[in-house]
Amino acid sequence: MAKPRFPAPDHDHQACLSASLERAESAYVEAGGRLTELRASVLRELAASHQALGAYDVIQRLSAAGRRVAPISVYRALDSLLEVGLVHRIESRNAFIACHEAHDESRPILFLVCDACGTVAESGEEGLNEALGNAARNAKFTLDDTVLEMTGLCEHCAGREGTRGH
Amino acid sequence: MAKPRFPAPDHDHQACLSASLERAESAYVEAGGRLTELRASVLRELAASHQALGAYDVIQRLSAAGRRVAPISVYRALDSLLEVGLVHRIESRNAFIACHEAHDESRPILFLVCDACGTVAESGEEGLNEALGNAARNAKFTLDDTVLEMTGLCEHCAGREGTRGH
DNA sequence: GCTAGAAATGTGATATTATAACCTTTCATA
DNA sequence: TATGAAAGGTTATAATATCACATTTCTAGC
Repeated sequence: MAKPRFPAPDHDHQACLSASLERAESAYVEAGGRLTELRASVLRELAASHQALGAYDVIQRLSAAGRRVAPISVYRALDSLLEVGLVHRIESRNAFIACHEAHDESRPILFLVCDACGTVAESGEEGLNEALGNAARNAKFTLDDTVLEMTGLCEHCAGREGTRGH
Repeated sequence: MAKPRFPAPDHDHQACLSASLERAESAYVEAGGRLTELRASVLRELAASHQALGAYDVIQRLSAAGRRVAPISVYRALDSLLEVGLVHRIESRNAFIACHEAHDESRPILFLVCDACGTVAESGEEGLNEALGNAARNAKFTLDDTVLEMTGLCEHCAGREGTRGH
């Protein structure tokens, strides 16, 4: 993950989706839980796009797909997927995205969120980790978790502002 | 703001509070709005500590101080204070803090949030800006806003975990 | 002073996000 | 094939945030 990249609007998304779901099974084996039908369904809805979805968006989509699920169930599934690292939470949106790549666990992830199309890219930018470490050290802060999010326009939307959704 | 610092539990908080409120009047003159009684009240509650408070915490405190205010009014006051830069929003907590120092507008602020006592420190760490700029450039991302938050334990709580509130 | 328009706030209702409490089902394993 | 732990269902509710519209307050210009 040297460079963060926004997927082109016309990329082969089926491949992304498959990759995400394939990783899921093994991630659960490694982490010690089970990729249940519910969790897989929730992940599928998230992985179906590169956009951040709210928990209630997921509920609506599952419902549209013929499956009624209570909020608490979706939140539980999301919690589990977050723990296993298959999903990320975008704090500034109260929303979730499927993780589309493996991460170096020791590094925080920077999310780039497009305000126009809602697409989220992940970055493992090098210098970032060091700068954050310095800040923590200077403040004598015992670091637990890090939230790094940027909002703006992705390369595909920058030229044609006002557009919604690729 | 070279080094972020967590205020000592026994620091002269009256001074912090006064400083914050003094800045407020001039900040509004500069920005072109008015520091109304409501906005000052909200700011006062936030500036009364270095902890992040939820909007409803503010409502409760104002109520305890004898002033009943509707949620929408507090949110409007908070929006105004945020615009003027007197208050910051901590996304990972859905909470707000009074800004206790002037910032270089061109740089994002890193917040260090103590999980034990809730105190928030602000940092303008140097390298950070560059790393974020690189990430944006690499992704061809047109940057608008940045959310940088770290959670963990402040120096005062690290030694005595489990403690709540200085 | 008086008044028109803009800015701020009040009022009441409601939308959105998230969790609590308790019960039932599913599944791996002994 | 019983058993206990993990997962999920059901119902209710908490916590966070906003909408729509009426009223008040402030400022500027007369």
